[in-house]
Order: sequence, then C-alpha cells, then structure tokens
Amino acid sequence: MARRSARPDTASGITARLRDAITRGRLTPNERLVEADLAGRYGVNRAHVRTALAMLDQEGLVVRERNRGARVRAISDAEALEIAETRLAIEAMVARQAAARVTAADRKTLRTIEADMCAAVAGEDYSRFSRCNATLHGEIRRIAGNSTAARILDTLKSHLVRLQYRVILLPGRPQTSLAEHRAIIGALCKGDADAAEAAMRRHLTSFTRLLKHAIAAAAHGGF
Amino acid sequence: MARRSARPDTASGITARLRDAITRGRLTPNERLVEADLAGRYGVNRAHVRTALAMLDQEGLVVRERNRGARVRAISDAEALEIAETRLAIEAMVARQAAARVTAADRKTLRTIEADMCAAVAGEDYSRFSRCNATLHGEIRRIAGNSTAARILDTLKSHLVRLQYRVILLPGRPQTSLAEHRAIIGALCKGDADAAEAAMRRHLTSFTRLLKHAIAAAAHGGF
DNA sequence: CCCCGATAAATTGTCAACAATCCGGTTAGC
DNA sequence: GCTAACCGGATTGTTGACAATTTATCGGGG
Repeated sequence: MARRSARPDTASGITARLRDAITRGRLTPNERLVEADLAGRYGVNRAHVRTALAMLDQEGLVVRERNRGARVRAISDAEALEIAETRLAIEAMVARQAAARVTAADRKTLRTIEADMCAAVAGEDYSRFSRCNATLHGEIRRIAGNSTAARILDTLKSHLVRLQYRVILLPGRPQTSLAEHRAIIGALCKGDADAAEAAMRRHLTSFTRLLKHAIAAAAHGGF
Repeated sequence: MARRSARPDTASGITARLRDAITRGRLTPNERLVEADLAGRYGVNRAHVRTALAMLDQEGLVVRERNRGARVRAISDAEALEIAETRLAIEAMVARQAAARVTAADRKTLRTIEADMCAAVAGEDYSRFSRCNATLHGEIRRIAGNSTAARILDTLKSHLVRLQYRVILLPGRPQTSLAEHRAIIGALCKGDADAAEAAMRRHLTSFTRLLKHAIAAAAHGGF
C-alpha cells in the first residue's frame, strides 16, 4: 500500500501520508482539509500541502473548489459499485496475463500464500486473512507484469478499503472467499489463462454482489 | 478531449493546456519541461506550472526527478501494449454496461454516428473518421454511465492518441474498423450485452494486434 | 420574529525573492 | 595527458508576505 518512499517532509511524502490518512478513515468523507492546519499538523510548508491536495484531487480522493478549499471526497454507493465493477474487469485481465507468465518461483510463492490464507481462516484471524488477501492480489499483479493495470488497481483499491470490511465480516464469507482464492491460485499454477480469468471473475463478482447487498442493507437499516 | 473548462490562466487551465500539448505531440517525449520557460510561454506564474506538473505527474504524462525537473514521459513499446490491453478490458465492460442501459434516444444517436462514419469512410476522409471514432466511444461511455471507467479511459487514451495514427493509416484498416464499429452499434441497439462486449473485444483486439505489428515494424524498419 | 446588508475573520490564490542543488566546462595537480 | 577538485550558470526547492475571495458575525429595519 506504500507507494513512494520519499522523505516524509516533502511534497510526495505529504501526499502519501494524506492518502494514507484518508484511506484508513482518519480523515472522514466531506471533512474539510484546511491547508494551514495540515501544514502545521504534518510540519511542512503550506505549498507542500497545496501540491499534495492537487495530486490527490487528480487521484480522486479529494475534491477542490476554487476559493473554497479541499475536502475528502465522499464516494456514493453507486460510485462504489462502479469502482468494484471496473476493478473486476481489470483484475480479470491481470489474472489472465499472470497465468501466461507464471514461473516456478511464482508457483512456490503462490502456494505459500495459499497455506498462509488457510491458516488464517482456520485460526479465525480475519485481520491476517485480509493481509494475505492483499498480498495475493499484489503478487498476481506483480506476476502479470502490467504496471499500467497495477497502478490503476492501486488507485481503485484505495477507494474500496473502507468498504471491504463490511463484506469480509459477513458470516461464512471468509470460507467462501478462501475457496475462491484457492481456485485462482490453482488455475495460475497450472498456467491456465482461461481458468484463471474465470476464477478471478467469479471471486470478484461474488465480492461485488455482497458489497451491493451490504450497501442496500445499510441504506434500509438506516445507519 | 477537453476536460476542464477553467480560465486558461489558472492552475487547472495550464494543466489542461500542457496535457493537450503533450497528447498532440507539440511537446515531444523526453523533452525537458522547464518551469520558468513554460510560465513565460503560457503567461502564468511559476507556481501554477509547478502544480500543473505535479498533476500531470500523477496522471503519468510527465516524470519528475527531484532537483532535476520534469520531462514528458516517454512510453515504451511494452507500455503502449499494456495500455492498449488495459483499455480493452475496461472498454469491453463499458460496452456491456451500455447495452444494458441504452434508451431509444441513445439508439438514434448511435445510428446517426454510424451514418456519419460510413460517409467518412466512403469519402476517404480519415480525419473525420477519427473524430467519429472518438465520438462513438465517448457516446458509449456516456450511455454506460460508469464515470469511474470513463475517467480511466480518458487517461489511457491520452497516452494512445499519438500511436493510433499509425494504425488507422494502414491499408484497409478504415473498412475493417468500420465493420467492427457497426457490429458494436448493432449489438448496443439490440440491447444485447454479451454481443456488445464481444464486438467491442473483437474491435480492440484487432486494434491491439495492429498496434503490435506497427511497433514491431517500426523497431525493425529502424526509425 | 425574520430577513438583509455591512463588517470582520478565516481561508485560499498569487507572487517574488532567496536558498539549495545539479550540470557544464575549466583549471590545478600529478 | 589524464584525473579530480572546483567554480559559474541554470534550474528547481522553499519560504513568507500580500491580495482576493468566501464565510461567519452582528446590527438594523421591515
């Protein structure tokens, strides 16, 4: 999730820190981002905050209105689904590309992650499972070697992290998710591009469906 | 292609103008972007140029090295293919979504564009054909109503515009391309999601293949 | 009691000056 | 003749001050 390892007191450093604060929920949607405040809080110049906000605006995590300042962008329910669907399309392609390029070393890495995931689910350690999840998807992107897709997925995921906890905590979800992930890993290790893409598609379709339900439930349940 | 209609002498204005200059090839790959120069040329403050460069960096059109300045990012052949493939994945999904939402008015618009395209090819007006092409893809994105995907496609396309002329000028390409587009339009008007996705996939697969050949030819032909 | 205009505070937008850094050629030393 | 320290120009990085704009506050009239 760490994107650039720059000195924390520089422009790209403050960008990374702000991005982190937003994705982790320390800065809540629609919260105002006052340049002077942030500059003081993070101990940097206002100009740095300014360029950081410009970049995060370009990235879609922040909205800016002329002479009115910046605020954390609130993504609507509809938009969350858009993001999930777009992610599905890209990640399915990535899985296909990964299957075509997987090496013996990659297979070993994937199997290690698989074992780790199984252990996490068996031990009901959902935080660990979530980390494994991220590691696996990251590894698949690495194997695919499509840096363009990887960058886009990084951005999309930064919008979804807050929402995905609603899904992973649903009863029975970890077990289902584990099975889906194992299918992906199996297809990748066989180098079967069609199967890998299909498995990834099934996995993320299932995720998207649950996300949709979670959103609908929250809208009706009313909180 | 115009993204924001802001006053041309402001930060987002200069960003748009620089983006335009890069995608149109007025600023060539690896060309140095000296802040003071650009500020003078566009009649704005250096700070504006600075934030514009930061945003274009985030967008991937520009690379910046600390204390060394910015230059137009040169995309490698491999990266061009990555972009084309990623675009394919997203645009296929968009076509599917558009098919599910198309209205009577949309159908009419699509047929109008189709007629325009046919006329352009018949008259061998390839500039006009290229514009129709962009209009059609834009219209499909609008119908799909997936703003997330639309934004990503916008960015990806800004990297491809320089390359696509190599493909469209190949002998016989306009005719083939026209047929592919008509298949897409037909499927959309029927509201057939599977067919629309498949047609779009065929179209962009064909484009990607030709792009690959054009790249290989340029590499061997040697210029 | 509510609405409206004037004033003040807060915040962003703009700008120019200065400091730090890099890149070229140049010169001193071996 | 060659290497290495070194200087000067060019360019970016940083900072603070000031202008412009929006938002909140307050007082007076309807």
